[in-house]
Amino acid sequence: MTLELFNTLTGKIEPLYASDGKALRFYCCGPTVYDYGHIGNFRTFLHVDVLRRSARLFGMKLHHVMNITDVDDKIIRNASAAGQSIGDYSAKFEKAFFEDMDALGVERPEDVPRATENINEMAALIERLAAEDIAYKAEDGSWYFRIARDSEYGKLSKKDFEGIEDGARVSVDEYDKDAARDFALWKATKPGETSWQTALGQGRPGWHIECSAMAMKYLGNSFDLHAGGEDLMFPHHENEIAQSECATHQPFARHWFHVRFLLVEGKKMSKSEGNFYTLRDLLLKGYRASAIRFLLLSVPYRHQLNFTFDGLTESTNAVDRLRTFHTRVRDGKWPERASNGAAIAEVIRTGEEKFLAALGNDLNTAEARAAIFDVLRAVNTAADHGNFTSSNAEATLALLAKFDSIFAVLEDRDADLTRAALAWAKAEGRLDEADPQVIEKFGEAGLSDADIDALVAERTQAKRQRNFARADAIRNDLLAKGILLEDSKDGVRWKRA
RNA sequence: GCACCGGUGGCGAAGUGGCUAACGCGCUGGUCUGCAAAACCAGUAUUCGAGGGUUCGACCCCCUCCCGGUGCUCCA
Repeated sequence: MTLELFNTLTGKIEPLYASDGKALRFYCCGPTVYDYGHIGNFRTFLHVDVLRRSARLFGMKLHHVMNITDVDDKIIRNASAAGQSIGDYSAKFEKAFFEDMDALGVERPEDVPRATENINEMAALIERLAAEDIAYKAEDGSWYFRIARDSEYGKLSKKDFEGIEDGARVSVDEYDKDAARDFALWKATKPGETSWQTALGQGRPGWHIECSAMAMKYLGNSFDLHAGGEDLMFPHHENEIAQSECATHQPFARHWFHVRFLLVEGKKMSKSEGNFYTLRDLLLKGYRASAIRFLLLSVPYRHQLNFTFDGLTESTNAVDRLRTFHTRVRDGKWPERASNGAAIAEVIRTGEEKFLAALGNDLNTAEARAAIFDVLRAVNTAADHGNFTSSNAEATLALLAKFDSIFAVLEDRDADLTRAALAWAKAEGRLDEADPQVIEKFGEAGLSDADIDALVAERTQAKRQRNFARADAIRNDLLAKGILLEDSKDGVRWKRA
C-alpha cells in the first residue's frame, strides 16, 4: 500500500517516498513566536502531524525539520512594548507553543532550529546569490532578491506576473528596490533594534531566507517535501524556491504540501470578527484538547473546515464513544472460541484495509475515521451477541493502536490538560477568562479522583442495601459536578463529562 | 475586478458515470437496567444549490445562474 499526496507544485496526486532511500526528509514552516498559537495555526501543524505519523505507518523513517522564527517585526514590536529583550520574549511564546503542541498530541520534529541561531547560514546563502548578482544591496544597506533573474518565478503558486507592472501597486522608491516585487533577503536595522554583524553588513535576516537556509542546512539542497499553511504558498514558499534554486542550481523541495485555512462559525477567523481562539481560550471554556484535535482532523486537509462549538461538542461525544469502546475491548473477558468469531475477524481485517487505503489516498482522514467506526459497530454487536473471541479482541486492539498512531485521542489526558490551562491562567492573572464551571470542576476546589472514588464506593454500598434514593442522590450530585457514572458487570466506571 | 474552492439528511461530512448515497453527532421507538448511563436493534435524504445539455444511464462530465468561502498584501 502506498501513501499518495497532492503536490501543489505539479497539481497532481503523487506517491510520497524518501528519495535517498533512507528517511523522508521534510520541512515545515514553523511558528513566529510572538503570541499564543490559535486554532488556525494548529490545524496546519495537526495535519502535518498526521502526514508524519502516516508516513511512519506506511513504513518510512522520518527526518522532519521545523523552524522557529524568533526574530521578526512583530516580535521586535511586542518585545519592546513589553519591555523585554526579544530573546526573553520569544522564549516565552516558544515554550507556550510546544506546551500547546503537546496538549494536542503533535509530535516533535526531529530538528527544531531557531532563526537567530542560524544567522551565518543565511548570510552565506545571500552571499552566494550576491556573487551572481541575483542579490543586490540597496542604499539603506538592505539586500533584495532580483526576481527578474529567476525565469521560473511563480511556478508554485502559478501566478502570472506578466500583467503586473513594476511599481503599479507599491511605491518602489519607498523601499529602495530595483523592482517592486523584489523581496528582502536582509534588512538593515534601525538603531536600537537587535541586529547581527555579517559580511552583508549590520542587520537582520528577512523572513523567507530563514527557511531556505535552515531547510538546506538540515536536509540538503534537495529534499522530499515542504509543508505549510495555504497562505504561505505565495509569497513565502515561492520566494524560498527562488532563493534556494538560484543559489544551488538544484531543485529545492520535490513535493509541496499545503493545508487549507479553517473558518470559525462560517467566517475567517480574525480578532476583529471576535471569532479568534487560541487553544488556551478553548481549554478555559471547558472544551477538551482531544476533541479539538479530533475536530481539526475530521475534515481532510485540502478542504476548508468550519470550526464551530457544535462541532466541538460532536467531537467530544465521538471521542468518548471511541474511548468507551477501546476500554470495553481491552478490559472485557472474551472467550477463546465463539460460533461466529471468523466473521468478525474478517470485518476487522477489511476495516484495517479501508483505514490504510483512506490515509494512503491523500490523507483522507474523514474516510479513515469512518472505517474505524464501521469496525466499532460490528465489534460491539458481535460482543453483545457472544460472537467475539479473545483473538478477535487482540486484532481489534491492534487496529485501534494503528488508528491511534494517527489520531492519538484514545489516551485520556484531558482533565490534566485542562488543569494545566487553569494553572497557567492563574499564573498569568487571567483566571477571569475561564468558565466558572471549569474552575469549579477542575480547579483546586474541584473533586479529586480519590474524592470521586470514595463517593462511588459509598453509592455502591447504598445500592447493595437497596437504598436507591441515596445512590441516585450521589449519582446526581456527581453529574452536577460533571462526573458521569456508568454501571457495568465489572463495576462502576466514571468519567468527567 | 481576476483566479481558485465548495454547496450532499436536523447538523458535520465522505463518495462514485450504473449495485440499498459511507461515517459521525443529534433525534424517535425498542432491548438491557431498581432507575439511569454505556451498548445493541429499528427508524430518521426516492435524493445530492437551481436550470439546461452530453449519455442507454449523472449527485458525479459540460454550460449558465444563484449562494457561501478563499487568494491576489503581514497571516497557519
